[in-house]
Amino acid sequence: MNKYRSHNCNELRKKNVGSSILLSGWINKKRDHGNLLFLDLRDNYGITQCIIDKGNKNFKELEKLQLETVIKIEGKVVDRSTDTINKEIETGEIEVTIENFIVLGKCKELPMPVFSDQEYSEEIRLKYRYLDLRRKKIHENIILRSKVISFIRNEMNNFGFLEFQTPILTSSSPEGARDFLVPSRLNPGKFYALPQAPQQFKQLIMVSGFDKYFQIAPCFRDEDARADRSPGEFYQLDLEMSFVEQEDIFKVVEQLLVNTFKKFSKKKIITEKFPRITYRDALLKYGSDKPDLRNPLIIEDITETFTRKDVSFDIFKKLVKSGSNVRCIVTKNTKDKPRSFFDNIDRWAKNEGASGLAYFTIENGISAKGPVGKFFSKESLEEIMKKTGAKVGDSIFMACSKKKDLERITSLARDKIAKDLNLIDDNVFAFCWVVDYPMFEKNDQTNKIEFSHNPFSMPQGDIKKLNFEKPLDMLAYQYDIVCNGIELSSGAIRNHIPELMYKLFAIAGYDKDQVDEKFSGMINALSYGAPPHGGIAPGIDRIIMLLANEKNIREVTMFPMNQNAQDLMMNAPSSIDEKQLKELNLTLKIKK
RNA sequence: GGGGGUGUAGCUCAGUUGGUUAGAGCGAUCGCCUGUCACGCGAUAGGUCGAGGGUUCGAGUCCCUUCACUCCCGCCA
Repeated sequence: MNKYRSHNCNELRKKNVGSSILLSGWINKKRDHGNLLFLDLRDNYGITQCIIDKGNKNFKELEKLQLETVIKIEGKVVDRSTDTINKEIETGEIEVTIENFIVLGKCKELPMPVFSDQEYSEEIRLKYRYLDLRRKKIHENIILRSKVISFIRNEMNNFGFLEFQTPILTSSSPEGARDFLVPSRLNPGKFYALPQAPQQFKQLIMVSGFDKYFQIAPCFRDEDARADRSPGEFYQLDLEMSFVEQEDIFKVVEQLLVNTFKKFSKKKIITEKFPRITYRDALLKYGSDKPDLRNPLIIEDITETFTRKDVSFDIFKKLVKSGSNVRCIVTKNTKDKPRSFFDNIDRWAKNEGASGLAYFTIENGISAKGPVGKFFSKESLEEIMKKTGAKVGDSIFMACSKKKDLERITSLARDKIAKDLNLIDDNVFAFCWVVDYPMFEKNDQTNKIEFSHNPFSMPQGDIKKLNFEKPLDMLAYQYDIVCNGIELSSGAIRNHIPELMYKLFAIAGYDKDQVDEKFSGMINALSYGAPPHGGIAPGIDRIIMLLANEKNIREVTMFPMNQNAQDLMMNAPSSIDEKQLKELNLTLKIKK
């Protein structure tokens, strides 16, 4: 028999009554009655109530032990009388009378209580992460994470994918995020970069003829953190397939995600075949390329109406003349909402930096009630109703601005209004594909044309007939998955044709030599017989967040860094010895 | 780089209009308690009010600077 335990702390039941057992674990809680002591022993699996009274020679010593001390107990399983059964724990029908015990791991006074529902500052949680991780909620989140990853691995194997590792020390690439760099000792003055994603490697795996690849891949990007974005590192389910079209990727990923979300959450998936929304439509109808489809509100463009003579809303009309658009959100049957409901939203919009949201409610006989209602004729209202599907009793919120700004404010307003009207069902998952991303976009500041997403994406249409004169009209086989307004992954069918790649890079301002230099491995490989291929990379951390119903990525990450990319437990990053710097041929020049 | 929030005992927090000796719960220590499961009761210890400067007869409270944590913008396959 194992010298530490015969059972774990979630194992003993009525059928064990009478047997002598060994349990090991942490002292979760003591209830000391002076001559009788209840002690909850906890391990990864659960809690068992143990009991000792002053008749036992160990009583005094045990009574004094700190919570979170690790002990081993020798004892006997006994029945609990009906009125003392604890239905909250699975071992609640029995308890263990302690006959003997030893301390396996002493515990100092705790910097934070482990057994408590209190919330603690991130700082203390991260510094003592090993204590924090003992707590129920986060302990379960991390176990969930393990199970989800294991399930996904298994599914991918069943789908016929092969798992490969790709290098962690690789080369810096010019596109995308800031790289983490590692100085090379053997190559003075040169640096490795940690991969932002195994993008080029997975394509090279396809060129190597492996057909279907996946990896639970660590990705490193030196960018600032957000609640849903770890600084430094995160994980993707990276996958790539050869001889596929967009549809083939969609099929695999939809099946994988549906299986995973069904297995690990009780929430309903609204549409198991994910609806597809073009990038253009997403920006128009939702104001965002990551629409939350749980929210039924739709944004409509009603700019036309503001060119009518019988509309006298001059502020908007003037703006429209100078190139602004008007977009609106219709709320159904809100005629009886109090004035404060409307004013709140208007005030909120002004707070968000918009000029406010104009609104009116459509009344019987087709007239508009509200501060700006008088500016609209019956006919103009009928036009708006036809365009937006609004009915009598509905209200219309309008914003007028230049396109980018308008998308931003209408998107925020869509969220805000839905929240105020309680329209979002929190018990569902609403997935969608966002498709038809533009290949290029114009940088507002520099006025230069840049790749809008991945430079290795394949443009849509007949390759021979592509119009390189109008790059901004070019669409790519580039797609994102969005769930409940959270961007889960993005992927693309790749461009496997070197000549085409040179042309596209030329549009983004890279000449052939630059492409050859920066992407030598890739471009070379593609010229030795490359299969058409494509893939995608769902974010593991965000999938777990959705499944665990957490808003912060640190709640599903075992040892996260704080917002300033510091590990408070391990003291990383840290200074290094002069000797190490010397070996790496580095000198420090720190700005003050 | 910019904006918001927070910072008071080991932990979670309260602290009124600027006014006497800065409080509570949990935890710790000590004592009492044989059926609790957030056990109960009593006592004790524990404070650079994040730091620095200023205004004031007087600052936890007002002002300035600064630091830490966090949320957001920028940034981000």
